[in-house]
Amino acid sequence: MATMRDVAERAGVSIATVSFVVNGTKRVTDATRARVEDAMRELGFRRNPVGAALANGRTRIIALLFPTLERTLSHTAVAFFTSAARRARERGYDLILWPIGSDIEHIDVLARGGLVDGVILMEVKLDDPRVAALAVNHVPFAMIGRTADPSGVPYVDIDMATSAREAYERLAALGHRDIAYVYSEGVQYDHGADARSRQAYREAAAAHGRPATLIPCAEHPTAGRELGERFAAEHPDATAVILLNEHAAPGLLAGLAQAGVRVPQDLSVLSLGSSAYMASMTDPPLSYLRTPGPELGELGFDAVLQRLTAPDEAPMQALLPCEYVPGDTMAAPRG
Amino acid sequence: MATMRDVAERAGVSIATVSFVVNGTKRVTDATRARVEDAMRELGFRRNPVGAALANGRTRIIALLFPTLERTLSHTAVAFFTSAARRARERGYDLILWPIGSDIEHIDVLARGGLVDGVILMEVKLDDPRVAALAVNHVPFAMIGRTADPSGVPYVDIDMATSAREAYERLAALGHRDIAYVYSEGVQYDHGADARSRQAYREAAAAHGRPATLIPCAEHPTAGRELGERFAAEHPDATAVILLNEHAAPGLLAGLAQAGVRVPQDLSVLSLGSSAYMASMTDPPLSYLRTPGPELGELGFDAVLQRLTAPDEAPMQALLPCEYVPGDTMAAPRG
DNA sequence: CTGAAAGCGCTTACAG
DNA sequence: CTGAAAGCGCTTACAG
Repeated sequence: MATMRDVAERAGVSIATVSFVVNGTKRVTDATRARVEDAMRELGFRRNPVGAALANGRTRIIALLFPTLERTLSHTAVAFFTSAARRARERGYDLILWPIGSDIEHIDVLARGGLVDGVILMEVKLDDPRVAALAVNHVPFAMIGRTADPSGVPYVDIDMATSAREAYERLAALGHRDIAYVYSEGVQYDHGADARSRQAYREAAAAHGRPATLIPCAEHPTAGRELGERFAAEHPDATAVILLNEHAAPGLLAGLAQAGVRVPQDLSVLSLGSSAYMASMTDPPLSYLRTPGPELGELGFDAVLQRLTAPDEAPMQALLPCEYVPGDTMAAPRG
Repeated sequence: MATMRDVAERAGVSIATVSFVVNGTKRVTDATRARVEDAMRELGFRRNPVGAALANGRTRIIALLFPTLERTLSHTAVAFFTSAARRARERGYDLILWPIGSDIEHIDVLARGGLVDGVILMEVKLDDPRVAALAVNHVPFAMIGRTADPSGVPYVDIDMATSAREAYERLAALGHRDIAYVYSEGVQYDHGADARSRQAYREAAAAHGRPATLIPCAEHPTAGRELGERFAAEHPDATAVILLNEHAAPGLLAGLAQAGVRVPQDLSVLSLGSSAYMASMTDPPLSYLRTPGPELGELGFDAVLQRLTAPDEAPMQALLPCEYVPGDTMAAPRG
């Protein structure tokens, strides 16, 4: 483990000069640079990022916080991470996934200690204690999602209210009058996306003078299957379902088929916030409102990066729509 | 951002004493400890892990390397990570997911620089350059998976050869004679688990005096669906399929149904290396050989930890079997 | 039981 | 263009 001192000695220069060469941070004559580079190669030198971090307070590492231990990481959620990681790489940063939940103590040891330059929060709640903790400690961060009042805080989020309304209106336009809503059981009530779309569903139903039918379902295909099998018995009037639980989707359709409910002839299903991958997991393939996962991942990274490079600019605040992708699970209600 | 120096001043002690209190690393009188703890509380002190890491060479962070940018992170793969993270937490460590592939340069900057204490490799190839790079640099690591010759290197792996053989034998015992094998297209040919099970399939077929039928399929439900739809036409003799591509499974069954192939009456399907979650995504639910994901995640962490705490002990080398879980996709061949 | 001091591997004004 | 030196925030023998 050669250090800069070793390289400096071998090259006959000061360690400052080695640092300049390594980081390209100051002009160095070609001859000197060549000597230093030879020495580095001969010794197999690699800069120790911990030393660098302590000296200049930067690691070029951004952490994405996702509570994997509390919430299942869906394929769609993985897309956020992957696209953010790709963008980070393009910008010369590293993105890591840190599986911590709301353990604030833990969070700011990591973040404020300088191990990472910034943080991206996922699974943001309406009232999220992590936001205050990070802000107080001056840790640069951005949210993918947003709190109830995100003023002044950088975020990129899905416009769930609009999307939920769109889902309702699309089904209503086909002639559906009894539209139920299946959500993820076990998701905290104040989970941002969940709460907002539930609320929008309620309002849309009210606007149409219809009751709201909220049906919980665990985030697992087996739970979906069970729901599908008993659905017709429990909700005989419903002709359409808005689904905000992609883990349950394949099971739900299988269970419905099992119980003799034909999709879409007897029941339309519209998945709210899904991806091509998950939508094509079901039979028939789902009609869905596509989560702009890759876009949000990239923007999320850009949003933290902006905090680092241009802290005086107004924070990025972006709300992206879901895009409707037709599948084979929507039709007009029967006669 | 109060430092230890600040705390020491306020408490009227030396920073050494503060360090002893923070880390519980030396006996301190109750009175002194109380003064230090008060000062820490008043100043909102948190130990800076970068300073600590530079001084003692440890961060209590382990990185799991998974090439998310090159390979889709399946739900089953996420289970490895989650269980390793949970175990890490139990042991007072943090586990992070670092999405880097075979970029060796990158790897040892991170690992050897002391940012992390150790590394867990996933997606190990038969001849994997990362192994040599880490070994040369004395980075403690363990593999989940293994190279062609893993002697002396710590690993935990699935016994894919035995599992693939078991898959074949189970189908053969039901009376199947034409058993095809569907693998993940795009997975490098020397991916350990993939190569080993493919080879075992070939050998099992040969032992039964039957030809080997290897069918590639991309890791996506849509690819599975297309394969399902054309399967009967292209492989009219096959009465059973061993599947090592869980992304394609739901689509494959949907495509088969679409083409009028009944599972399991016309075709048996046995998924090799899957989880309850993925198996219940399909209709009907898959029969499968269960990947011991949670077990491997935990053991993988233990294997690196052992390198840190007992470097002189023989490295852990464990091979875990898959367990057969009956579903609804296996039956005797018709006629 | 507690403290003074060296050191971990870098970066970065400040001189020259 | 290059170097000497202070400093980033800790830990840890070594004394006392």
